[in-house]
Amino acid sequence: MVQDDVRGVLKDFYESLYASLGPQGWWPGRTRFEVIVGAILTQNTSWANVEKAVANLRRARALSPRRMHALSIHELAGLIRPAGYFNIKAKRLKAFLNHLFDSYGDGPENLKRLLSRRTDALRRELLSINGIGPETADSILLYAAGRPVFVVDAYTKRMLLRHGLVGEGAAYQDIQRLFMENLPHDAGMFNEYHALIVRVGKDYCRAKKPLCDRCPLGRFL
DNA sequence: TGCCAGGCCGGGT
DNA sequence: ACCCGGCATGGC
Repeated sequence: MVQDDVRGVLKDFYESLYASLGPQGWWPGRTRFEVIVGAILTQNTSWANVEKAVANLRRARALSPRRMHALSIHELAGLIRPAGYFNIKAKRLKAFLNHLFDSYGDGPENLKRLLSRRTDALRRELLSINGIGPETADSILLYAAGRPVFVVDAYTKRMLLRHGLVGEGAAYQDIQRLFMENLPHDAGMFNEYHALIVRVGKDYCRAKKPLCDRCPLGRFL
C-alpha cells in the first residue's frame, strides 16, 4: 500500500469516528496528577475497575503527589485493590513519586516542573521510571502535558491489523510512526483520535469478535 | 465459567 | 532483539 493510501485511510477513520461519536473529552480525570495515576492503574485493566480505585484514593484524600507520597506502599496497595495487580501498581506509583520528589523536590511545583520539560527529554525521563512503558509515557505526554504525541494501545493495533494496515509483528514504534508521519501533529486531534479508538473498542467490539455490526467503521474491530 | 480488560518487567534464549 | 510467565480484580 502506498503512502498516500495510508494517509487517506487514517484520516477517513478519524473523520468517521468523530462524525458518528463526537468528541470524547478525554482524559477522564480531574487533574494532571489524576491523569498520571489513571494511566498507570489502567495498564491491562478495564477503566471501570480503575474508577473504583480512583474513588478509593479520592475518599482517602490521596489524589495529590504529596498525600500519595506519604502513604506506605501497603496502604496504597489496599486503596487501589480494585484496579488489579495492586502490589505491582502500588510499587509503580511509588516509583513515579520517588522520582518526582527526588529529582524535583517536595515543593508544590514539582509536577509542573517535570511536565514542562521538552517533549523528547520528558519522554525518555518517564520511560526510565520502573513501571512506565511506551503507552503510559505517551498517555502522560498527551493527556497530562498536552504534547502532540500519538498514543498506541491494543485497540489501535487491532484496528490497523484488521484493516490490513500493519502486520502482526508491528511494534509500538512502527504503529506510532504510522500515525505521526501521516497526520498533522495536533495534540487536540491526537487526543480525540485515541479516545475514539478506545471508545469503539470498548463499546462495539470484542477481541474474539473481529467483525462487528453497528461499528462506525464497518469492519473496524 | 472462562475470557477479557486503555501494559510492563525480568529472566531466558 | 524478541519471547514468555507473572501480575489480580471485576464484569459479562
